Amino acid sequence: MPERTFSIGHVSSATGCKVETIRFYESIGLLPEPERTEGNQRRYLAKHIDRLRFILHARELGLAVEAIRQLIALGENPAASCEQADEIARQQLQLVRDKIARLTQLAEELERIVASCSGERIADCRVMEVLADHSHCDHGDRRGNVRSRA
Amino acid sequence: MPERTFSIGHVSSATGCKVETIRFYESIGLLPEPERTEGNQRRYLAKHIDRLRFILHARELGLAVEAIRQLIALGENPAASCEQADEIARQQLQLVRDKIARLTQLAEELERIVASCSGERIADCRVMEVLADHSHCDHGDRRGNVRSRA
DNA sequence: CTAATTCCTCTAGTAACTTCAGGTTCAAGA
DNA sequence: TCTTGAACCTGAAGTTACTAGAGGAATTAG
Repeated sequence: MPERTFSIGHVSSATGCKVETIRFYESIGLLPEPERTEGNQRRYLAKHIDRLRFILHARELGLAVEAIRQLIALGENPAASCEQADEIARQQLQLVRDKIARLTQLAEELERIVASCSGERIADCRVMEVLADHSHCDHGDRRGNVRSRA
Repeated sequence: MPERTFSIGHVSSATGCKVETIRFYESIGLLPEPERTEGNQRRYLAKHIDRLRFILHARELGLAVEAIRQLIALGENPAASCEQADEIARQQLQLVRDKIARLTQLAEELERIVASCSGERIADCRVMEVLADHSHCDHGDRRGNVRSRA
């Protein structure tokens, strides 16, 4: 008997992933191309839904698409070493920890800025003053670019 | 006597901001258009460098370009209320705190994943298993989209 | 059978830049 | 003064991970 199939809309509501995003994941090769109906509409199998859930969860954990791609490649090869998958997770963990450390510093600096507001007019406002001069900061690292985003 | 001027390269090395980024900030209206030489090259004044430093510092703090634009508009009007600038800083602080909270959860989950690795082959690897199934998580929130990025 | 819903492709837009191609100007040394 | 080579110019396209919209075709409920 033929396996049960699902429309893209069904997959969407089953996973909480938008229809457009499902098509997008297919377009960048994270999801395999499903069969189509005679009228050219996608019909998914249960395995596609599993794969999509994997992707969504990994994204939620902050893994980049590229990392997920590697993980999927590993998964396709059940005899592959587990170490590589573990390594990817470890790298992510490090990235997340770094972000937390950075954001914690930023929060502290913003707290100081907010606390220092006392003036009435902009001209007396410490917020503007502190923003205008990096040297007011504790951590005086003057890095090259500003890519230090959260 | 005419004020001292600086080439874009000079401004770049004085601030640590890439030349292209300086031009980009001008194109989106964060930096005013400087005078030009006869040969069409930009010549900046000290005030431009101050403005750029303000922008860079605010970006480092995680402020969106739009927020910086508002701050600059406030700054152009020295009689404006300080409260608005303070409010922008407060909003940023809240955003940063939210991000930290979210990332802390992610870090915990990744720690569990990494700690659970024991298999030798992918087929036995807990990393893949846990990634594949969201229900392994403590916080079982199954949100609609995956925009929960750092 | 028809109308409403869902689906299709393709293009463009988002943030905040970076990179590239192809050409021009400037400044310093010979 | 001339000549290089570094620095500069513009405009377009690339980056990440999607989202949104146009315009049209397929499916499905009644």
